[in-house]
Amino acid sequence: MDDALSQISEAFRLAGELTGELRATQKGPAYIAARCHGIVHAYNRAIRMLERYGMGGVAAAAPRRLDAGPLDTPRLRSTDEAVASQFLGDTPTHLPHRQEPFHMAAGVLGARVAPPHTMCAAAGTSGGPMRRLPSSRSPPPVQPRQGRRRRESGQKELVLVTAQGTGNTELPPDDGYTWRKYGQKDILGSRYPRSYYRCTHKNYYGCDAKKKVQRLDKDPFMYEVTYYGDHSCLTSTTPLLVLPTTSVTTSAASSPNAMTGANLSIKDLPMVSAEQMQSTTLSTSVDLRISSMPPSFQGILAGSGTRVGSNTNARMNVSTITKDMDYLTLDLMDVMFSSGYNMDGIFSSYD
DNA sequence: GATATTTGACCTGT
DNA sequence: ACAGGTCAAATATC
Repeated sequence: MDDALSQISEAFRLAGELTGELRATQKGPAYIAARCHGIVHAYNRAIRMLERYGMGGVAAAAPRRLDAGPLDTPRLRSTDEAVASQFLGDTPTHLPHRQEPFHMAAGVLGARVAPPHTMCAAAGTSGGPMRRLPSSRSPPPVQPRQGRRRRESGQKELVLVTAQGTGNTELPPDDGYTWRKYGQKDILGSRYPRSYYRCTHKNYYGCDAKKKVQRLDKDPFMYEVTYYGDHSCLTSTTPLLVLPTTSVTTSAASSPNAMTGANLSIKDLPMVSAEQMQSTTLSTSVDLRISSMPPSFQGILAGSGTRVGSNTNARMNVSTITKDMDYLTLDLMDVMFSSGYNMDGIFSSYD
């Protein structure tokens, strides 16, 4: 197990290195692509190791909260899609439906690596505990408060997120951003209360991103997270790591930031069901500025099934990479060698 | 002191 | 009137 975690740490380290290099120097797209590929390679090695250990190991590896109850036994869970169907019921609208069970983007061109102090940040996990003594609060203000407006029905994105793999499903899912909880309500017909969060950086950057988290009655291992607004506190729209989700975009123009994660610590890695591990290739999503690459690279990526749109950012679903990984690797290396690119040091830490 | 959560009260849309 | 979203005082932790 340690070797798998070591691989994950290695991937994190490489991603951090790459981010630093991107800031410091102008690296060519070939170099960046190779580095990205190396990071993906490290993740895939970890994934293979984890597959050998079985999924119980993932949960076992994660630290438990000290106040957590008895460790939950690993359980098989329905796929995200099944849960989503359950959640959506017979909703006739077939909204965009993602099938990305273990969605990672690492070492991304233009991605940000969160500062160390935020690497373990999780919604609702920081700050103090909690039970409040009988209130002796002052009487309510006489003057009615102004400016309290219900959220406009604008852009939002609905995401189903698995509970964190800590053996304690009461931990809200960590999506990489730092959130401050500002409310909780018991919702009619729901067994679990709904929590309301806003971006921690609201005061500093005027970031208006919000989310509400609702634990599902039918599957307490799942949370329905609804995001509102974009994170203006982060300049990048590119995720570094994203939790396994089944996402339902509820507006025509979904927020590019809404479900992205900028950081993730190993302890926050979610528990992924054995079904997910076995029935699907663990999928890594890598955003690449493909249009900035030489035509030869674009051709390779397009040939690998990568969608290359008009946008400068195209998402590469690495379930495709996994299938064609060796070919893609060879093609990329071939182009790089052919172009006279110096490969020294790029794959030095890999097989 | 800064920053976090808790939670009752308040506000708003239906 | 009701349900849901937000505010903000109280309180806890670092």
